[in-house]
Amino acid sequence: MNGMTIGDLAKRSGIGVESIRFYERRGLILQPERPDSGFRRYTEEVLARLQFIRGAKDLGFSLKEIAELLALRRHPGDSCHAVREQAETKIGEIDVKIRALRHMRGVLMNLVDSCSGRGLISDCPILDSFEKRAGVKDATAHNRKSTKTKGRIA
Amino acid sequence: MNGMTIGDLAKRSGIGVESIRFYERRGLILQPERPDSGFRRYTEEVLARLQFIRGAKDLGFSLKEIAELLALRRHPGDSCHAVREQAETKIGEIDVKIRALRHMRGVLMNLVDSCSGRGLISDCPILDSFEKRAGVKDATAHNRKSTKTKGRIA
DNA sequence: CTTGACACCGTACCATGGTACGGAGGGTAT
DNA sequence: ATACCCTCCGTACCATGGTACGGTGTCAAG
Repeated sequence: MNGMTIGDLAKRSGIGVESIRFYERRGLILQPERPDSGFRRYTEEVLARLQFIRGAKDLGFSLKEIAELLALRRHPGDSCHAVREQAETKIGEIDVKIRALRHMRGVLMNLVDSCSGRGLISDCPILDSFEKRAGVKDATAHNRKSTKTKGRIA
Repeated sequence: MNGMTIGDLAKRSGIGVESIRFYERRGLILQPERPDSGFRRYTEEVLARLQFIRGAKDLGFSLKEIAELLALRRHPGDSCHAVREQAETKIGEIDVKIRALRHMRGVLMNLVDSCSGRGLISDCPILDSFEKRAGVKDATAHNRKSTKTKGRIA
């Protein structure tokens, strides 16, 4: 009567029943009430939570990170301070990701621009640019013996 | 004499020996020559390739995708067309990721702005905003029985 | 010519994020 | 009341992306 079954929740959230129980085991969603026969009964809040989880997951957060985010609201009466710090940390992480993606995007755009789609692969700058980009951080640039770069690309 | 050993390559690329051999098994780097005693000998190209792999991996490409990207240049004399399409597809994927991350970032910024760091969690808008955002795509919004949203958040 | 560092290989193991399976029981519609 | 579907649970299995182990072989310096 009150609340959805796990199946309903699965349908409405677009997340599989097994995954929902998996999230429960992982502590991402709390243990629901089980009135009658031991069947889980969910409220709308859980649906929202699942949608949040899905969104965060799409954004590249691991389940562990999502659990941490969710855990932040479990201290009512506590100061917002921790939440805020966590959020700021996450913003930093997001910025790093965005920068990296923008860089990659730029590299790919250059590629597309310079590659008409009609040239030969041998003229295609894709790999050069990738390697140049990657080459930015050459971990330990010592030890550079005169191993002369032979022209074999295979 | 000519080329690096796998250990040198590992040091210079910042990628573990085991991982390099793993990539070899996965076809991300080609089988190197093994002159003397069966020891792998690498050229600078392979170093560049590893750096490319690492860069792409950091940007969220799976090894499979990286292999596909790398495979594109294995058809010299072929048209650039496939490379270009692949690149365009990747750009689209990257755009989606960036947009989602920007959205998440905005949500977190709002949170940080509105949460002074001194309030109570119960007043903290973090979860509200998260759930609102997530609520955008309610997979199958049918079947909405009058399950009335009780105020329990815990 | 010994010794120590490195390389070889196969296999096993790890975490993450699920998905599938099987057998038992509950819930509901006809 | 008898299907038939849903739920339960534990366990096993999967792919990905590695990391570790152990026994053996090789190379190069002292």
